[in-house]
Amino acid sequence: MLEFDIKKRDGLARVGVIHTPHGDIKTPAFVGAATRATVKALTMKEMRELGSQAILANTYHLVLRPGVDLIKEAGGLAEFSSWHGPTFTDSGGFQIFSLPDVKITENGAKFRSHIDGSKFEMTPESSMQSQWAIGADIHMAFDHLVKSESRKDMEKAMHRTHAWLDRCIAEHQRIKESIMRVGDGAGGTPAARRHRSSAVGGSATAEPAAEQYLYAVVQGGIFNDLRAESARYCASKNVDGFGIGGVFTADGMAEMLKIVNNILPEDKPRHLLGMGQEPIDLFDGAENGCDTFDCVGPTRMARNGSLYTLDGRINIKNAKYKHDFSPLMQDCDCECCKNYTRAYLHHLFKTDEITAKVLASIHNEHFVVSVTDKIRESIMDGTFKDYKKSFLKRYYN
RNA sequence: GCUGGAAUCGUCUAGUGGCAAUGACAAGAGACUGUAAAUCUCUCGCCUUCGGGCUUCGUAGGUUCGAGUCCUACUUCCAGCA
Repeated sequence: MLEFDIKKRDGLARVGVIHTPHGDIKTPAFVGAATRATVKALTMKEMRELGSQAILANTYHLVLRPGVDLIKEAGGLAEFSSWHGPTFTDSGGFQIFSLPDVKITENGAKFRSHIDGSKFEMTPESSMQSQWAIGADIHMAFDHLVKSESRKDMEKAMHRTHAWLDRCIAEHQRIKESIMRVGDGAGGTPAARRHRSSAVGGSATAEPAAEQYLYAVVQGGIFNDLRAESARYCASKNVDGFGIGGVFTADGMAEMLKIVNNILPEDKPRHLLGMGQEPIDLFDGAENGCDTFDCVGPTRMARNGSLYTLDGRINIKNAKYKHDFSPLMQDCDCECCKNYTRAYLHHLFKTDEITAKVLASIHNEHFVVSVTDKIRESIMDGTFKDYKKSFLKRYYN
């Protein structure tokens, strides 16, 4: 069972530590979205330096390229990417919902690769197998998302997600036992051992490959009674933690999380899937019992020139920043803000320099990571409510 | 000086009788939440009660119902010849 220590509680909010084979995650924590085993525009060194504690990669993308066997051969996601810290994988379920030609059956999802059109099928079992091959510390159950706001569709998808969860758990257990039986539990491939022994920080100990953990995913969309039903179902299962999925807007999110997290067992970590582009998501999420977050928003916005400041997001490409020689954000200790001006960033974006995206990504990722860090500290010292109020007031004017 | 050719939005460009005028870039702004995103959308002569109105294609005339498109002259630029 995944170890999760809770250090402090404040209502549903809590401060804790998730102990993964690749190191600890102090929660609440923002997890970097490393879809294709890289956080776009950033090196893992930069990710460490900006304070990131963990990354989340995507099974769908890694299955297509480079193939999960290659990642296994490299010694797993952390070693392959040179991250060497805690890792998550998303199941691939989210892509099912976003691809155009997808056939969902009870067995799984049939789809075509967005790269070359070749046919693929992903099932709860194959997603588990792929995630084990990728070797992240924490896996997500293969779930079914629907775009539709129809209750009937949502209910159907939720029940399918639950059925798939049972199969995920069974397959997860089967793989785990088979690894332990073969005695491969102490090291993985030679490449993996080699990397681990030379790894710097946190993860140098040889972690048993059999230590990989599974989160169930709560669905139910905008229907809070379905959310409650889904939470009860997931809570009844022998899993290591929970993902809360299918959230697409902050509207009603806090209330939904309150319902869900009051049902989920307190002693297991909860990951809010895909939310965190807006600072309020992090505050509402943490306040209502979520421990980790991941979101592509911060890095995507960074690449598109939309940058966080304590006074809200700004578009650095706007003409008004051409002569602005102040730092992007006062009181920010990221590499970007410590060394460069808005005018310089504006210039880099206008000339489409790669460095524009690098510096912007460093800042935006650091921003959400450090806001989440401060949320953790404020829960710890009992000042969360004040911090939330003053932050949001300033950020959203 | 002669002979050809060319002048269209900030730039390059389409356009050979029905045109406020094509495309690209530049410029201005917006979107982005488990990343098919280094992406996508909008604006880009002036005014507008968003129906439309007005003024435009080097300059000045002309032909025509109608001219960026045809004719004449001029101006400037390019190429070749002196």
